[in-house]
Amino acid sequence: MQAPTTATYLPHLAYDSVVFGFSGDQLKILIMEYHKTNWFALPGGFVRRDENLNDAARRGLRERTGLDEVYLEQFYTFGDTARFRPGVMEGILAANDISVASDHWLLDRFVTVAYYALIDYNTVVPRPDALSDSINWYALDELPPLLFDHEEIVQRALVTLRENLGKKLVGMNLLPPLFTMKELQRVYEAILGEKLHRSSFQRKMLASGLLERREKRLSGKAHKAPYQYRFLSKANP
Amino acid sequence: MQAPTTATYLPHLAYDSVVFGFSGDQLKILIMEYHKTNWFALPGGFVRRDENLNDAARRGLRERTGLDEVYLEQFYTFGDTARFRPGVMEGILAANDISVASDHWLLDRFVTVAYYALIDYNTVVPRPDALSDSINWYALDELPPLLFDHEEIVQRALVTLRENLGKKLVGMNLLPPLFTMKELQRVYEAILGEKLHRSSFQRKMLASGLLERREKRLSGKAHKAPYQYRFLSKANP
DNA sequence: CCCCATTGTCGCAAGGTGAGACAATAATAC
DNA sequence: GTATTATTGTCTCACCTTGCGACAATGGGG
Repeated sequence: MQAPTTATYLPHLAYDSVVFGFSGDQLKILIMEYHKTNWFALPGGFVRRDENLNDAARRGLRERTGLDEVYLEQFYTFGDTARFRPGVMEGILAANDISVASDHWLLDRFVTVAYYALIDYNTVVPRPDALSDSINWYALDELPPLLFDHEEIVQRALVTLRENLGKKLVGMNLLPPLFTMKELQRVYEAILGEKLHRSSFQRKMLASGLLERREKRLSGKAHKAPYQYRFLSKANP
Repeated sequence: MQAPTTATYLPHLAYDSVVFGFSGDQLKILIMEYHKTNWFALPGGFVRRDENLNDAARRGLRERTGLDEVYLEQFYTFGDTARFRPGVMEGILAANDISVASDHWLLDRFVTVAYYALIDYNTVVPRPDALSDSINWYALDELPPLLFDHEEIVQRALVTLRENLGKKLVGMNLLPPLFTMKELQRVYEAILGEKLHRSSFQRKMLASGLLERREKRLSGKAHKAPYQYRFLSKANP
């Protein structure tokens, strides 16, 4: 296999994405496993020379998930020299039969711009890329050890998500188009890591003016059927 | 003069700082003027190969202001290809009698990590660097036209500052060690761009628990002398 | 010595939030 | 067909915060 060249990509610069999904009352993220190394990391990539930084992150997300119109937001750029671990990248390349010179740009220091995305878990079919065996969902408290500083990146993504949850009411981007109030509350509880009070939550959400109430559903549960809601303006940041 | 080389710096990567100060009831920022070009821009610089990204921004701030222990926070990374304007950097270099090849890294695309700083206006003695004639304070509504996308960077810095103002009560970093409640209110009003109610503001600030009240001052004003306050924990983000 | 602008504080009304209570209801059990 | 049960939509109450105005205190100017 051929190593990417600096004719196509900007050297020293990368992006990494923390892709959040919601399933089984838990917040999960996409983690990829590098070929034959048993090493796990956030999905990321490089920036083409003729490509906007934000477009690069969006392209990477599309390649990995098939999704395009998603909530995607840049939140921090990690640039410590301690991120630099030449042995790791060397191992990844070696496992894929890519040989590079010892002064190759891939083995040099990288600054990475981190993004987080919110997507509807059910619509994603994760697709491994050329270097990875798999890309799978992991609950936040069951992550495998991650390469580089990716665990710190995940933590900071979660902090940012919590802050934006109150500010922009972004929680809905993790749900399918139609959902119940209880499902929405579960999303909020998963993100914040704490139980919320049912009636206060319902009151607040309705007051936000961002929900449109639909007809009742009659799904086979043995109790009063809840309303279903839809979001007005599933827009981007 | 000698152009910086990629042996020392990472190519394609820069930082820019929006340095806020408060004077005359106005929010101001530091703008530098490039030598002999009449071009204005945010103070910024490059990242050394052996230097943490955040340390680079801090170093630049120290070189320009002489200050070290300041509130400095990264807020966004600008990476559009449209930022790239080879003619501008060429002009700056030419004005300083630096000649470079047409494929020199300084003339290529740059991604810039933007920071904002909050400093005590009175303690700063702005110092121009090798490429700049001057570095001066400008009120936000009296900025000269800025190079590249620096006006957008300023706007976004202001938005971030406003958001953090409520979240972290950072306003105090713009004041000298001792200040009155009225001065603090003026800072908040300048940042938010709106009048605040005196008694509510005072109550909120006192309730935050971050202020220590000192003895009265008797400065020669013809009215009741106000208390002075000091901040507990002028810490960094 | 009186005046006046400013300051510190208090009180009230309006609005938001936590917490519990109550009736409504859809499927299941009988 | 009727009772049961879990869940849902809504209401109420207490509490806290916030906007807004009022009031007394006070330090220098005239």
